Amino acid sequence: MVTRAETAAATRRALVRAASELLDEGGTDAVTLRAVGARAGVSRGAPYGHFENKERLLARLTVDAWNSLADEVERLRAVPGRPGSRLERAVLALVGISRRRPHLYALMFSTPADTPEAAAAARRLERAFLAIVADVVGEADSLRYGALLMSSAHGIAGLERTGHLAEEKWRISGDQLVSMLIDGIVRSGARNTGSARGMAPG
Amino acid sequence: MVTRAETAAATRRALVRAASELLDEGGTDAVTLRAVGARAGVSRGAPYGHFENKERLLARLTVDAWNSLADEVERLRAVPGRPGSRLERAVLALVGISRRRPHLYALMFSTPADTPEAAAAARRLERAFLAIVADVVGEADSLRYGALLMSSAHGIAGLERTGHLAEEKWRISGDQLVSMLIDGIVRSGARNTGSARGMAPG
DNA sequence: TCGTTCGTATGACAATGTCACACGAACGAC
DNA sequence: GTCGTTCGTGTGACATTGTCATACGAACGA
Repeated sequence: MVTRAETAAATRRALVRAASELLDEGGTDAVTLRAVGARAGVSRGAPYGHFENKERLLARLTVDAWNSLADEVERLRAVPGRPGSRLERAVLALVGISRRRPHLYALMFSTPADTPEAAAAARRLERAFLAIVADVVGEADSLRYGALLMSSAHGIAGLERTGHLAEEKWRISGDQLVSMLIDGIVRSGARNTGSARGMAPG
Repeated sequence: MVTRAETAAATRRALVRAASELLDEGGTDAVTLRAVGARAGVSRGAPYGHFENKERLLARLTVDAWNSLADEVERLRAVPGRPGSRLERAVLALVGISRRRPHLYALMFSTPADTPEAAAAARRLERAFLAIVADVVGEADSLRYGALLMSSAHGIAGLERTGHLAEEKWRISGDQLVSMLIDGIVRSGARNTGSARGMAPG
């Protein structure tokens, strides 16, 4: 027995899946509503029954990606080990999705989190990440170091993705850059515990 | 007297200028060959007499931007003052162009420097930037710190541009993040002069 | 002076996002 | 069980855009 709601939900899932695959395979240009419909087994106009327009469909992909990344970072919080190594893994998680799914990553950060759903997903990730940062530098400085690490991770991911961080040229890998940052922060945090105030105050 | 070569060169300049303006005003979507031609006072097909296709026209914009940024950083090298403050200004120059011309910046870093001209322009910027970095951390570590600062600057610029680094949320500005980085590097460089090896070795 | 060259204008075409409209089956009320 | 309704879907149509083929026309060189 197939209710109408069930088939509609299945179609919607198929559309999202098709768009996700097409994005990974050929970038944003390859995500055509006609191609999405074809891969999902429906016509070119069917997506408009589920998404206001193409932009909304792509926004759905980014929200899912934000949430999936938030899941990953939240799980990381429970991993045993030194806080510094957890933090390093969290930063590498951000860089990792850019490596595994570059087109999706570019899409995630090509636009502000303009829908409430996207904002909530982004907040989830930020909160999970900040908790891991706080375990290293303390609550008071978690925002500053969190912003710094997120920015750097984003930059490393971006430059890697476009080949501007080629290791032959800079003699250093993205992973090593992350290590530099983490070690510098851990060390500065260890130098003046108590106030937990490394580097320069704003 | 207007020779044919002169008018052609003028048209080409007008096309580049029109494309640049349209990019700043409305982003990549607004850069339509028809709109470019109209603003330049020629027809929609005229650009094909000067550029292989739309992509090449946009590539011209990015090469000019890379070179202009390289000029700026090269000039910075001669500014008197402490090396650390010069370095900070150089990093802020990278972030600055993203603030002044966000669409152009996004375009610059949306693609690898695939033409020889683009690669040369990018190399100019990197070389100028590395010289300023070397004045602070020494020649031996300039590559690692240069890569780190460029990545971080790129990330700050990117997150700022898409609103993901909103100051109300993170309680810190992009400029302050740059300060944190510079101060941390200057301080770690001062801590162990001689080997000039701050933070963790790769 | 005359044929050539080359920048430009125009027509045309395919691809794409989007809307209006029509069909048809699942659905709910009786 | 019947019937009008709802809603997901398919299809035709249109504007926009990148791109190419072709034609025109003025500057150029012999």
